[in-house]
Amino acid sequence: MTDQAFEAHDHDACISGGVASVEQICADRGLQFTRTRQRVLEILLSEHKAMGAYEILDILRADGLGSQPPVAYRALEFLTKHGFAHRIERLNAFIACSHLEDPHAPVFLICRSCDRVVEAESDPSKGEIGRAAKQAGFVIERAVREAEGLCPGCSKPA
Amino acid sequence: MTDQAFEAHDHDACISGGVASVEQICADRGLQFTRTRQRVLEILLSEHKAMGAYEILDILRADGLGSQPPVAYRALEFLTKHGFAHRIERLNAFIACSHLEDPHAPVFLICRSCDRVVEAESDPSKGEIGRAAKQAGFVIERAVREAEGLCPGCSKPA
DNA sequence: TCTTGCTACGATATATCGTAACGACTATGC
DNA sequence: GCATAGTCGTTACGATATATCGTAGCAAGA
Repeated sequence: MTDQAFEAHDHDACISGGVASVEQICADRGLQFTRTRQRVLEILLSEHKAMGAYEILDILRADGLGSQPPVAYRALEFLTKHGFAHRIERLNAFIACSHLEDPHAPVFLICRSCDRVVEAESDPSKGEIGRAAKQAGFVIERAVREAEGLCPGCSKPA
Repeated sequence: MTDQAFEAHDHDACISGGVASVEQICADRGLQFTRTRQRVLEILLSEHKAMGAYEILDILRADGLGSQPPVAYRALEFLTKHGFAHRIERLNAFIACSHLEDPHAPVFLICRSCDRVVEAESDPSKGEIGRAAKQAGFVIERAVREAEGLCPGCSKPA
């Protein structure tokens, strides 16, 4: 259910695999995976933490790919709209998706100590939010579920 | 489990009752329920929707209670820290608590049409977030659970 | 009385996050 | 080719949030 970002793993594969998968999906769906969009995805994939739009923009600027906020926000909008990245509301920041396979309803675990973020999956229509909504006659269109705390590594005594 | 904000109710009682309850709790706990803090709570209670800090600040300014951002943010920090109000991450905005009774883990239902927000309750250690966290060995300190969609009134055909 | 510590308040300045609007370029389908 | 959708680059601005410094009031204790 969760991926392994809190544990050791082949991180280069995260990046190359992620980019290749998205490239393929875009080709299948007739989406334009432009240079800027690809670069933003790479930037997001380069860390298992959420990055602010301006932090991303700084890197784009260094790469000569655009230096004004709308450049970053447009690429992020594309990526989030198509499920290749997610916005972390709690942090006003973005992270690459780690469950590209299917339409999904992510749950995020945010470590306040090392800043790493893990994406887990589960159906929001079940569970507490769904129950609360049903009781109130509320139709859910989007659910934000983000937990903040300590990851296994950071909660261990030093 | 949910309160009645999506339905008709005696709204004056929401305000006066809310202020009185918080006043009592502050007295019990030795907290200073100052004029600005009380006014901000009243402002939040005056609507069942989330309000931005600057919207609140505009009202404070009109009341002669302070006109600079920190005035509003400090009052909001007090109210949220002690559980008298909550921050809605999805909206970068704040709402009065409607479950003052006990320590709690709120779930919010946000109507994108009429902007009303309802606070429901449930234990985050159970359910999907808790399950995901347990599986990852993650220690939850705070959980954000916000659903966006349509309330009963707004989802009915016109 | 004087000092100390604490909490709250006021004000300035700045950091951070996000979008509206416009004109130019480019990919794609006809 | 040509029309049109989509994309890009830039300017300007709006919205949200915090850092920092200084002050006022109050209570405890020397």
